Amino acid sequence: MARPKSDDKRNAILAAAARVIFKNGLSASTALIAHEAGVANGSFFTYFPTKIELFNQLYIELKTEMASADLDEMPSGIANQEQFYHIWSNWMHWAVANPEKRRALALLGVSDEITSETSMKGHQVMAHIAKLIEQIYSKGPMHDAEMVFIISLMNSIAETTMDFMVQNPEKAEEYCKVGFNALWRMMV
Amino acid sequence: MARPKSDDKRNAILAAAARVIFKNGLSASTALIAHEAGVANGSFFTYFPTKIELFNQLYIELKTEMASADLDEMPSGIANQEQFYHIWSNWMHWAVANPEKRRALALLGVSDEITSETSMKGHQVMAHIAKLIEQIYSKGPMHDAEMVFIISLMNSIAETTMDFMVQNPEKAEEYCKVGFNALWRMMV
Amino acid sequence: MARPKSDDKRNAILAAAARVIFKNGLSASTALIAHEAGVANGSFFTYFPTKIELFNQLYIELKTEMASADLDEMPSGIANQEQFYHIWSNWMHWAVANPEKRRALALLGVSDEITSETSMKGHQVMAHIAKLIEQIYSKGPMHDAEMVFIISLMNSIAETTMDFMVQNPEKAEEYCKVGFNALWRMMV
Amino acid sequence: MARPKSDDKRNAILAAAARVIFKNGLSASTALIAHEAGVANGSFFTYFPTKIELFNQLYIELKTEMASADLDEMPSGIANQEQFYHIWSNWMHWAVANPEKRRALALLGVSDEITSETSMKGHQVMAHIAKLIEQIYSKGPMHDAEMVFIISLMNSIAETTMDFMVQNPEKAEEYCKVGFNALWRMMV
DNA sequence: CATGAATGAGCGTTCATTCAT
DNA sequence: GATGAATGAACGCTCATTCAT
Repeated sequence: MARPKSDDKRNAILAAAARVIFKNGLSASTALIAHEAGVANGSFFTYFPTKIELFNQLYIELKTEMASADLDEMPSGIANQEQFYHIWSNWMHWAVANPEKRRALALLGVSDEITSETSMKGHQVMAHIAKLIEQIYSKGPMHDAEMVFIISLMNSIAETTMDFMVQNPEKAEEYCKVGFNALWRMMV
Repeated sequence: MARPKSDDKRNAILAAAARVIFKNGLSASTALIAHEAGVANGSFFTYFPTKIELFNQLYIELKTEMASADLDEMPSGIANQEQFYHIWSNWMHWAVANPEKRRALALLGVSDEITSETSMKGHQVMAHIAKLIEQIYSKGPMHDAEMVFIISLMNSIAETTMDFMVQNPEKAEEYCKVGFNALWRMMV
Repeated sequence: MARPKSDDKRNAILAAAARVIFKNGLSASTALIAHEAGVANGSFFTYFPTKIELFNQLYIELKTEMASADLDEMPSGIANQEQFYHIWSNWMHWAVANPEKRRALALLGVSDEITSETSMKGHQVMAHIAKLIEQIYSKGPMHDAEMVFIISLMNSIAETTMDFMVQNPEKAEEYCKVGFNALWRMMV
Repeated sequence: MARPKSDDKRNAILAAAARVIFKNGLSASTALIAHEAGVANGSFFTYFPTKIELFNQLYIELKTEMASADLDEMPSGIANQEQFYHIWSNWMHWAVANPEKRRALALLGVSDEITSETSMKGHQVMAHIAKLIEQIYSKGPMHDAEMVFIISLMNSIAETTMDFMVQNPEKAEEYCKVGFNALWRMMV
């Protein structure tokens, strides 16, 4: 095969998209994304058949990256609360360290161009967190509520916490803890 | 001229905008909004200098309406928790009764075309709730946290709760209560 | 109504289209047509919702013009053959005098972007000729053949005759007559 | 290199082009033609320097094929009229048997991408018919007209007849005869 | 030579905004 | 003030052609 499709280029486009979406929102043009990625206008469509496809793939990519960042250096043999805090902290710090990715993810999450299939894949990569949450809340006051609802509440608290951490980095650690405690109190 | 002749027309455009945004998202064209409002294409710009201005004014309008719905039939002489639940319930039910307005508000809220000034005005109209919240949380475990952070957490929980109520109307009451209890546990 | 849609502009676009199609074929861009018509890019779409619509309307316009040219200075009380020759001659000379329109018409005629509805309208404007033809061939050797087939044969002979007249103007009259006689012999 | 290695591939591309043009018109993309031919995108240009060149070569190829089909099973020692009808009939039936090729040929014939040189070559392959025609018409009423004009008239009648035969196969024989008789009457 | 990714000009159409009526 | 035609920049996407592998 002559000149195989390059993963580097695909990744460059995805990364460029996150950066450009950060600055311009989802209305960022494909031409701008291509330019930012250092490829020609038309090459965008060698890697993604439509702009919407790019959005969906980017969503999954970012969600996956975020989810895997959660597990970094996970210690074993610790209590649920500590385990969960470790994950939470990783999650929050990934967002602070990657503000463009986080904003892109947030915008994509509410966009109506993300298909339900993509949404579902997005949930799947958070399965390990979901498991943990289940153990935690099932013994607490919300044990009758639906799992999805709980997860969504957690997500919204997480998003808000991230926003404050990003906006005010020197208080980041404080927000991180306060957000976590709020969430914990909510569940147990 | 701070407010052109016909308030009727201005309101018609605002209402039309909410409806059209509900269906088509923020990319709805000014022409479509004008048409839906029953006015001419160009009249849009008699009432709003730019599309972005419309967005900002609509945001405030909707936020104000939502905030004032909270106080409906507020009984006096009741405990904080009951008072707060009354407000919460009004708030949630306004969303369920006005799904287009709620969706428009949600889309505008995350859009980057809402200025920070508008955002701040949006917070101000919730001042009465803020007061109440302050009394509640200041004695609880979050008493050291910043007020804005608490309010934002509350907002995000509220948004999530609304979404579930709108999507699944026959379980609306349940979500309403579960959401409230979660919030309450978080704060006290 | 403020600034009514101008027939002049519509006609300018149609005329420009014929000219540009003459030079560039049906792949002529809407931008070029608009430019040639002296209007802005986007104004094209004020007058024609799509390029295909323009094609269809232009087809009818040209066909109608051609058909009405046929009847110019039609003498009365003359024999069928003379009457028919008069029409034929008008037809041929309209083509010679309007080479761009004729070429545009020819290209549109074989394009698959002309709807069957448009085609039918195109036939209707030639109804007076059809009538005459019917009288002529119904007594001759082709009386059993279908009318549409006869008309199509006539058209194809006409097109060929025109082509030669346009290409070689000083022999135009000769081609005109030879073509007519060929057609006449075919039918009677 | 006048003819690159594989004639098979060249022919596959030509055949694919006819098929694809039949379905999509002359705007069919080179990529689609290549795909239909079972070769790679870029290989198209190993065999044809430009799309226009392909069009011209395809035109000649098809015209030649059609012309040679005319002589199939030509009986000897028969009268001019019978001989000519035999050719005519072969010609018409080739079109009915090869509708894609016929349509492609028709589209190419009116396209402005066929050079005059190609057109001339196209005429040359019909030389044997031309010879026959000459004998026929030179004694009839059109003896003064130019040969090319006669040939073109014949062609246009042939095209029309084919179209009706293709469109309405169960009446094909009838059209074939009526068309022939019309042509014959025209010439003798 | 075969392959298919890379390129960038070009297309039809949309739309916020302006302006003649 | 109200109207809706006029404007032209911009967009997502296609495609003939080139070129690295």
